[in-house]
Amino acid sequence: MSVTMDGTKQQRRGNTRQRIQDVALELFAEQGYEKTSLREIAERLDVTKAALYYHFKTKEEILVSVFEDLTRPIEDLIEWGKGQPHTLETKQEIVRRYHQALTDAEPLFRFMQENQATVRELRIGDTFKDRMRGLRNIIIDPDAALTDQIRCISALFTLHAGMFVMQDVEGDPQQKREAVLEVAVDLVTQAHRGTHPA
Amino acid sequence: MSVTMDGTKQQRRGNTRQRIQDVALELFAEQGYEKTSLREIAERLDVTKAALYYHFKTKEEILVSVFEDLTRPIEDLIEWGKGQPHTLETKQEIVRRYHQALTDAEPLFRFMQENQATVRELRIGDTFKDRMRGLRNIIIDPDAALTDQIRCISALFTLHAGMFVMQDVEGDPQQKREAVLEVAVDLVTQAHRGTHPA
Amino acid sequence: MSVTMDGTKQQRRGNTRQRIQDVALELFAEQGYEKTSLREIAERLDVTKAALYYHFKTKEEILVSVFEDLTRPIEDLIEWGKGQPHTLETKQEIVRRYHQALTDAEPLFRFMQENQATVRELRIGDTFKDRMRGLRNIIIDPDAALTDQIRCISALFTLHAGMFVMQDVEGDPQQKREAVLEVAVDLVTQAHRGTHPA
Amino acid sequence: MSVTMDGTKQQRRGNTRQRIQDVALELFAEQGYEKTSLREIAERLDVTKAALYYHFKTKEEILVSVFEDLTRPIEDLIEWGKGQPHTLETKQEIVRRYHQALTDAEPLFRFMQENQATVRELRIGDTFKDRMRGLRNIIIDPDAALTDQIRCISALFTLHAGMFVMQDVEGDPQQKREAVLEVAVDLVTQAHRGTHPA
DNA sequence: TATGAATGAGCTTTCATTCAT
DNA sequence: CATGAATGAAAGCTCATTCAT
Repeated sequence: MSVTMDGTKQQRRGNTRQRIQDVALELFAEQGYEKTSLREIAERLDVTKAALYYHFKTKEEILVSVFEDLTRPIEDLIEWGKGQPHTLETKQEIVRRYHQALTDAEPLFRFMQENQATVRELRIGDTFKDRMRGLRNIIIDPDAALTDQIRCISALFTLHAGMFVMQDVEGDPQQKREAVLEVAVDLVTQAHRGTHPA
Repeated sequence: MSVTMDGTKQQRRGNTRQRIQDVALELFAEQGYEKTSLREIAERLDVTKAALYYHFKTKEEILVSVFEDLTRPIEDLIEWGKGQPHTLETKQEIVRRYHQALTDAEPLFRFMQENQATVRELRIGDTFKDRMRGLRNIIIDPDAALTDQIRCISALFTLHAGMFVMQDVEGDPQQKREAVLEVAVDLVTQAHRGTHPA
Repeated sequence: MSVTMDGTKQQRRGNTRQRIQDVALELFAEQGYEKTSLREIAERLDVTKAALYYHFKTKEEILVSVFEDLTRPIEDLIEWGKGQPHTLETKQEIVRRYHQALTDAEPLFRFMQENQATVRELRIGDTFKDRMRGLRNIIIDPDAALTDQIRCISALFTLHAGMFVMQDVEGDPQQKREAVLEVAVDLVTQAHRGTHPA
Repeated sequence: MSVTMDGTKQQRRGNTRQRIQDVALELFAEQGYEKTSLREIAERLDVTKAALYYHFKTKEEILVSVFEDLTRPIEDLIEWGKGQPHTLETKQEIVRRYHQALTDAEPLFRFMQENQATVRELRIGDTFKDRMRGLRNIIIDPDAALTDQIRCISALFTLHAGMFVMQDVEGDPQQKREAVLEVAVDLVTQAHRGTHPA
């Protein structure tokens, strides 16, 4: 059991499940899924491996639960987008909100980005692919030129990459985030204008 | 051991090293680095695990050797770019040649893309980061607006993503590749024009 | 928790102990003792593992209690047999009643038959061995020929085996049971006649 | 590595596979399959658990290999029996030879007898059942009375039981074995005579 | 009369690696 | 140029059991 500096046992009141999710995500994002062992997670939490299995049936289930909890906003976003007319404004709003969603759950998406091979084999892989397809269907016009379709995909990828790769570009993080968003919005706008000339 | 239909052992004429690299890359790209075991590689080649160790000191070294062999063109490209004036034409040429290099070594770059977490911890991680930085230094003007810098990075990412993610966009592969290139070139061009108005 | 169709909790009126025994025996007989986990038993009953420990001190104790409850008739039978003269009629009656006892507690005896290695290490192992010895002492004449002693043991084993192995012999179950009994009685009779010629 | 009393390392010349089989069978027979861990087997042999996995793919495979090696004679016996006319002499010979086969591979059959629940779930379960059926088909006349059919099955069971249960019957082991065989032969003979009256 | 939360010991299995031959 | 045989470390997972509530 966890012992604080004054020697008393830490109360855990039933937040252990949440703590497992937090630590797991942190380690998964830091080292990758396969390189993170349950032993490591347990040690950080000062519980035994078996305790993890009280709360989750498998290692994969820990990840799935984190994924489901943190990607609900994106699910909602897609639902919202489906109900809107596919105007330029909608598309821009999608990009903006998606950018926000990525920012809010940054560690998870860094993990997804950096562990694609792993994710692909896991249960969340398909779910995620479906989501991305859903997003694309909203911002891409099916009869747009190939280049314009790619501009839209590129916009999404710019948002993704923006989260992590830009780390070694100099500049204020907040400003960088805004610039990333601007470029993405611009790409979607170009694509829309290409297909629907004024 | 591999036995042909007439019962004789297959000739391998000292190309085993090459065959190991080929199979390893194939499996790494398909399943990820950690999920690919040396046993698996050895079995596919019909040799023992120990044989792998005759040709390579460690598992990581197999990957390193593949990486070094296949990314030499990119190293050369950067060397070439450094010696050129940073004109729009140079930048466009860099994007074009980089696109070609990615296409030529597709499996390796798919692997790099999908196993970033793993690659980061490995020896090739730093090398790769350096290369990317090298490329960026050529196509990015240091005094460009933040958005234009990001457009350049986005161009590179579009090329990367273009290789793999576009798979489930419909269209002729060759055409798609060209469209991807066009978008990337366009991004770099926009960035350049933004910084050097006619 | 178990919830009936009208949403009320199932009444269990303090029969949980009995239900544990029932389910445990069922699973032990079906899958073996070691392969049956307390989790499994608890899940089937829709209680927690800890609940099992309220009613029984250990896993072994569950088995012991089942064994004791279900083998009392056999204990009584031996007691009765000991008080009888060791005539042919007594022996035949023992065989008949033992057969009946086995039939009445079939799952338990199938379990005993199929998990001898486990039972041997458990507390009930010795008890059971003692019982068998008790039975043998009644139907075997100590000065009988070795073959006749074996015929008696064989009679008991025929009864045991009859319960389970005969499953894949075709025929009406009831008839098969009677035939098994007949063969066992016959063996004991032969043994008796061999030792006490008319 | 194994160290002898004079401190020299023991040569193992490639008999390790055999030694694994021997020790495994010994422990399986002594304690049961599930209660015998690979750690235990490895320790007795003074090798690591991983060494076991060099020679066998799984724990079950160790058992399977032992089973296959040791029951070949019985397979042969059945093959032989199938080719013979189903006379009384053949049946008696089958019983005799089966008795011999059981004696030769006693530990394996004690294991099978005492771990039926386990064996049933394992790959060898079906194989064994098939063998027993094969044997029965030879010694049982399909148009025999139910009791006579049971006598034949009882004969086989007497042989099985004879191996292990008779341990606590007093008498010279060799003599006991012969008596067991006699009873079994007698049962088959009675069954035959019941169906084919002189 | 039970549950929620956890533990410690152990399991089977896999892996990268080594080395004498 | 390669194999056969093995190792040490670790992994994911399960189990019987405990105990405060």
